[in-house]
Amino acid sequence: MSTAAPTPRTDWTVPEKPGLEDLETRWDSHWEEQGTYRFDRTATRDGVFSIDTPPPTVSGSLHVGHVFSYTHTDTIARYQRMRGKSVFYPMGWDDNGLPTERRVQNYYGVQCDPSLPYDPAMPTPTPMSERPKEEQKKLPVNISRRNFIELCNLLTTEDEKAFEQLFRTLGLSVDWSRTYATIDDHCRRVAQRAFLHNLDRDEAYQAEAPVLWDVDFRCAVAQAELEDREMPGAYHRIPFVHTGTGEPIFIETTRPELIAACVSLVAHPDDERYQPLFGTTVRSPLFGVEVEIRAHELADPEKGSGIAMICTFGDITDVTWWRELQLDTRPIVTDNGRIASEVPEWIAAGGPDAIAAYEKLAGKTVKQAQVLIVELLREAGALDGEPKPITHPVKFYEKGDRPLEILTSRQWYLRNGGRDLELRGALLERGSELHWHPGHMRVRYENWVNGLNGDWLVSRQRFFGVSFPIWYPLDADGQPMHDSPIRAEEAALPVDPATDTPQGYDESQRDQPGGFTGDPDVMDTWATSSLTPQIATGWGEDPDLFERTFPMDLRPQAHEIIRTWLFSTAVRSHLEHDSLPWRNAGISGWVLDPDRKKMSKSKGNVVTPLHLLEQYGADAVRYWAASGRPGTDTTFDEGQMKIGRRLSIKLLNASRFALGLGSADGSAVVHDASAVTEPLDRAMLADLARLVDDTTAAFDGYDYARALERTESFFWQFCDQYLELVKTRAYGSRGDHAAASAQAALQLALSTLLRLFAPFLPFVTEEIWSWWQEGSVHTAPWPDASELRERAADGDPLAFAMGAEVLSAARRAKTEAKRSLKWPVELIAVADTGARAAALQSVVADVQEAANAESVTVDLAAESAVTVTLAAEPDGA
RNA sequence: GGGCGUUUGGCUCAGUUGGUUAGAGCAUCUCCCUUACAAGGAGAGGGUCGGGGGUUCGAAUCCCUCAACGCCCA
Repeated sequence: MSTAAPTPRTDWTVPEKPGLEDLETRWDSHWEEQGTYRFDRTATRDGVFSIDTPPPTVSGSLHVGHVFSYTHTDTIARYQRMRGKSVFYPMGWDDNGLPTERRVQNYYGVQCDPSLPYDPAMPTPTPMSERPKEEQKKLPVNISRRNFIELCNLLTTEDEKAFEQLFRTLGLSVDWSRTYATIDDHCRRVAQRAFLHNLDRDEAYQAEAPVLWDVDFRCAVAQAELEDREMPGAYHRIPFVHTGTGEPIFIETTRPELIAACVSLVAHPDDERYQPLFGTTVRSPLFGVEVEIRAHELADPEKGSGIAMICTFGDITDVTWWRELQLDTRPIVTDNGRIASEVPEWIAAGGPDAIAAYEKLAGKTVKQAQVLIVELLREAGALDGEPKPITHPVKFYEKGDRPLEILTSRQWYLRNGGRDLELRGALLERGSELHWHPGHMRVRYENWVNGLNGDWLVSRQRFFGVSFPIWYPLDADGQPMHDSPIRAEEAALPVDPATDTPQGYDESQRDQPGGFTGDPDVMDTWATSSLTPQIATGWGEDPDLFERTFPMDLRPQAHEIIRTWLFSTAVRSHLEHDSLPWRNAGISGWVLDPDRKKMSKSKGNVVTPLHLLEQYGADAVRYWAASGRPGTDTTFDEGQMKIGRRLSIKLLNASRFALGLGSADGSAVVHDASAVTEPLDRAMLADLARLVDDTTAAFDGYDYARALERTESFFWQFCDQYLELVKTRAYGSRGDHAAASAQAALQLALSTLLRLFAPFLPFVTEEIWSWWQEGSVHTAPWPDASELRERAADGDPLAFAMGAEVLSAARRAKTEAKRSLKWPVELIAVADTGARAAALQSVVADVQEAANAESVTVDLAAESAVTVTLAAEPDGA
């Protein structure tokens, strides 16, 4: 592929009144017709640049945060395309998960019941909003999982159209023929296939273990989905009675309602107060259950009385103690967040009083139980003083409203290095193989991997999502045999074990003793999202495409999901392909509101982008976005959009000038680049060559913002200084030869600048390009500095700088004298050092004309000085 | 409590390996309707680079320390 500047047409015309109106619609449909951004799949891997686009969540609407980060990616995509790469730039939609599930439930008044069979003839329900009032009060209709997913597809398709339209208006150079949705069959097939491979390699396993449980969602929650929230609580000082001495041992707890679940007391091994008691026992108040006093380093002598009650389970430290001290399991909280209604055996053993006390708590929520038990303790004289209010961090599911409980249950896990130092080391190594932009983001990855304390919990007790492609045989009592799961055939994927029948069985055997039952859980949404590279590149389904695009070149994403999305994707690829999923990670910052707070739906400070695109135009909005440094949080600033718009208008006008020169009738005069003979023109081109070097290096380092800043800064110099200096000569004041030099340089410079701006301002650059060039600027070659240097020949950037400096001095003199800029100058006397004086001398004729000066003298001196003498009166005044 | 990042004129930001009077744009003020551009142009004023200490001939730029803010994790 040639990298020389494309040859202009010879029949160009320049619009009389160029404008920015309607560019988006016009060029978007043109690009679509021309297939400008189609992936060329004849390209081999080294000629491809592939992008693992983040699939936005399809619920609600896009906001400026999307516009911001997706623009960053697009500038890189456009740069790589101009560098001759076949850019693989698909778009995904994340319509998997709770938000979609809830929307479909409310919109259609339905509820998923996975036990129901699929009804292929089910009519689409009338949306709730279109139903009569009295009908809206009816209970939701239960439908099968497959029918439910079909409704999800139906509803999200509409949202996806709106998203695509907005992204098109923004000018993303996505190949819109390549989209995927995370609930579609393809994605579910990939997720299930990857899971089966993990299972075959023993990377996926099930275990009965304590899990953090959201009692409202009735669902297990993974480490990555946790957050701490500061919550009010109170320390309750409660005596346990020592079985030997009869003395009270005071513990302090924030969760007195769990006394019935107490399995031990614990103190620090070095704590002299309690050392004599280790190995002896106490009885719990109210229930009289005998528990042992144990020693463990995690007990904090400074906290409360220094001795703590271990329950199964009150918090995650209890889990550690329970595991390391091999304690009994005595759960009393059930999956709905209430105290179990049946009296547990260890309580029943305590006699009628214990049973009576427990029965008062049974069936209550933990919150109600706490109030009750405080009363009971007080009545029994087992509460020392009043509870002391404190504020402490409590674990929540990030989308949940009530504190998490800890329950034991059977779940699927995926190995991620959380319990395996060797795997952890390998994943850390992957992190250092990856090129991070900016580099310091790697540390977040490393911190996360080093802080893992368990494998990845991937099963969720939800209805909607990708099912595990697994059934279990039932024994003669109808109990599932979890140790011998029946895996689905790969060719049959995707499957829904709730309605599909495993091979070797008949549907009539479902849930019958000796028959089979489907795994009831679905996968964590990250289990699908972590496979976006495999989904996009056709892993396992289109080996030819996979070969050309994987591992991908770039994963663009935001920094707060390094621990989730980026890490989990690295895990899946490491396990499946023994490689990184991509070579580069481009991490975008956030958009902050003017108070420097992150824009988020929950804060209500979100700005939607549609009106911005209408008001300022896509190029201007992109200009603002591309000004945000990689990885840096950026303040939302409409002022930047105004500047972007001004820049676009300036481009139109400067182009109109440059291309309108040289002929009276407006038709084109194409100059051979060898026509560039004047020192000023050569100096400008030499300067431009440096700019091309700079911006190319910046883009190669994924620093689009730097590339934009450099280009913009050059462009304003170009307009304010160069155009003014050559204007009269370009019109022909010093003959055809000198004019041709200017015109040729202007054409080459404009061609170069349009291509440098194209990744940022795709619409206005394409518009101008279409005036005088063949094809699209977006598939034109990226500018070549060596070509410019060749044309610049002996050009010295200093000559351009000197010309600009002296012209500025003349302008300053006129402005300070309150004269117009065309006011004549009698004399400009310049004194300067050797090299600077010589550089100026070479362009002195251009300076003289631009300043409208009678004469310009250049003398050698040790110090620079410019003296401007204005004419007394303008000619003809 | 740990990690990462940020702190430059009224506002939003540049400042690449330490080096000439710290740069833009917006805003402010002054001037100019000059045939690419009045949704424009030319110019001016305004900061000593969060505080303190150190290294150096020389630091916004390197080191130490403190502070504020943001994010992530305990």
